[in-house]
Amino acid sequence: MTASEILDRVRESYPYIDSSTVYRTLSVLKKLRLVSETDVGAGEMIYEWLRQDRHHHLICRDCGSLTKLDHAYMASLGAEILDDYGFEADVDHIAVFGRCADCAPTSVSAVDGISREPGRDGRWPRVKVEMNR
Amino acid sequence: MTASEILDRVRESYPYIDSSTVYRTLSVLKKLRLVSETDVGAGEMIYEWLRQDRHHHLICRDCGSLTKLDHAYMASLGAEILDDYGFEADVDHIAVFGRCADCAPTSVSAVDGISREPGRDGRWPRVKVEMNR
DNA sequence: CTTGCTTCTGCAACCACTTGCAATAACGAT
DNA sequence: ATCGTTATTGCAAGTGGTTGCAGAAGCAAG
Repeated sequence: MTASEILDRVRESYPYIDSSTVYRTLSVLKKLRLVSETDVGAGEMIYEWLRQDRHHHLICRDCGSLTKLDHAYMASLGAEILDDYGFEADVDHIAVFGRCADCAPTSVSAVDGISREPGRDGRWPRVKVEMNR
Repeated sequence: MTASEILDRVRESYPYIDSSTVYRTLSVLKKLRLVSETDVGAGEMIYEWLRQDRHHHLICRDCGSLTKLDHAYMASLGAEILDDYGFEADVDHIAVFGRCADCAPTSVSAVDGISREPGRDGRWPRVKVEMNR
């Protein structure tokens, strides 16, 4: 859940609680690795209790779809990094951005929806990049 | 470099440029995957031109040390995800947080610096968690 | 209970970044 | 050049999150 959702819930019992107290408490819980903080690109961070069944998310940058990613992928990445670097990676809950199977490009000439060659008339089509997010 | 560093540099030539223009331009460059945006936990995001020699960073949560991680690790993770999920992961520049070899715990009974059993006197030692960051 | 110390909290200010809006600039077609 | 459309910009306000500070609360020792 988001910090504002947590604040709403806490205020049901403690109406005068300040948002900074919630953020400070969350930062302690993060540090103790009892909760994970994940940026899913929604503006607000997502906080989650770290249970045994760890998982991650694949988020499509085109359609926004969210797919669960098995922890095994991250666990083996973490194991490799530990072997080679002696670095103990905290891979608790990761959001991997990219493009899902449904949104994958079908034509090589239009990767990203941007042509790699000029049109029949010899001119380059105008490129449109959405500004938001 | 950070957005504010970019703003400073741009203002040498265009003194009236607004920070929102810089952020908007960066968001387009991100979307076109010409620059990467990485959170290294320093308050500000780090922006980098995406060159051929891609790399990632291991950041120690205890001492803050920064180690370069070869792109091969992320590339093979991305390949696995593509095979199994059909999901094309954008692994351009990732910051992996964790604990470096130097800061790794030496005693099993004091992982995270927090005792897992009470002291000789039967009491639990007080746990101190730094609030900052 | 009182004292002294530490921790926690609310408040207000602040920071990095985003967004809505109106004015301007750029562009294509005529 | 001029018109109409689209894109870009600066400004100001807003959002999510952090921080400094001073007062309040908690707690152990006397």
